[in-house]
Amino acid sequence: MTTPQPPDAPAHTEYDLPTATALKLWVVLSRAQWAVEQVSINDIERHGLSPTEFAIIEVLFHKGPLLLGEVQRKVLVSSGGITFLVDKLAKRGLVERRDCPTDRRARYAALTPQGEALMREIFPAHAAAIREAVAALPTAEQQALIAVLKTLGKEAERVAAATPRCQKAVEAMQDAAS
Amino acid sequence: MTTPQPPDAPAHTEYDLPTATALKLWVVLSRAQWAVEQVSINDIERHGLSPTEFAIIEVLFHKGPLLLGEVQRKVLVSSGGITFLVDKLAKRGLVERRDCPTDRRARYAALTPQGEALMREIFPAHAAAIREAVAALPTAEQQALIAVLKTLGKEAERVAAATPRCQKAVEAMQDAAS
DNA sequence: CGCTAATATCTTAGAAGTAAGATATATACT
DNA sequence: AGTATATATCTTACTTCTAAGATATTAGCG
Repeated sequence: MTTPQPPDAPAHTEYDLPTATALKLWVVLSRAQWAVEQVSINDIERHGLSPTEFAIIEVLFHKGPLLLGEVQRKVLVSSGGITFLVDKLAKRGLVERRDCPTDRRARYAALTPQGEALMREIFPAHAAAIREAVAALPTAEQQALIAVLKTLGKEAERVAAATPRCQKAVEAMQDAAS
Repeated sequence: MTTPQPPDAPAHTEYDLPTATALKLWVVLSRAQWAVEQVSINDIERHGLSPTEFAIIEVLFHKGPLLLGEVQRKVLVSSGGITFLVDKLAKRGLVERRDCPTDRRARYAALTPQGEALMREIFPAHAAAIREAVAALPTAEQQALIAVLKTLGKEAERVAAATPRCQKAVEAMQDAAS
């Protein structure tokens, strides 16, 4: 009954134009983001920092002290992640926690003088690396792209938020097996 | 000597236009990619699959059986990661390994009939979710965006490849601290 | 005031992925 | 054939991050 499985059998699935375009856009968007991220990582890891650690000290560098929850939302990481990462940066002496005078639950993350000094030293080269990574487009086209991606991202965030995180479940599917 | 640290002190860093634009583009690109990814994840995890697991079965669904190394390059994961993920998918009965007749080092990953059936069942809804996520732009604009992002990504990949992964090192920086 | 709910961070267990090297096979050159 | 090198996958130990819930505090309401 089982046909003898030809060595490779792609042959499915053609999609209508809007669907095919959307799928392709998703792939290309991911690839482009990934490629720029590699450039960013290459620069960052020279300093022994992970991308997320760098994101934290960068946001503190540019915005000043922030509540941990604010940092969390900026760098898109879980609450446990923020605790872990700020701990690590604190051990290196780059970041410190400060109590919030008006809310004793809350705490600020802030760069130490060493953290400030480090960012002043390494950020210009980092910015140059990013500039080089996106240099395929002249600045004017980059600005146009920014506008388009903002539109895209905003709507996608709306759609994502509208779909409340479904219950993990459906382990029912985990039978097959071994 | 130390100025008494005003509660928040952003006040740095203005950059020239090309640099500021490149940095902003990097942020907006990441956010847009992230937002679409959330939509994708929301759909995928209803089926108890992680995004990477889904990426694997999707590529096998659309391309047919592939060598593990080929899958690895498509889904951008380490060799250890592929082994781990294909193991998990095999335990669920969605994917199987097949020996390569011409090279006994190599092995194929291929969808099982169950894996095929699952993808036929769930992929259309997934494609619809992606289409909705990027629906802020009409199809024609999406096609234009695809072209621009391809240009961007290609150059960024070139830049990334040109910067050979620097030695991790520079732990020299890990003194400060505790 | 006392109760309930919301908020902000931290803790814990474990999932998901990486890097480095081990193993096995293939390829090229002498 | 024999040796060195390259390739393809797998193993191991570890890093990074998440989810769920614990703890502490604040805020709203009767």
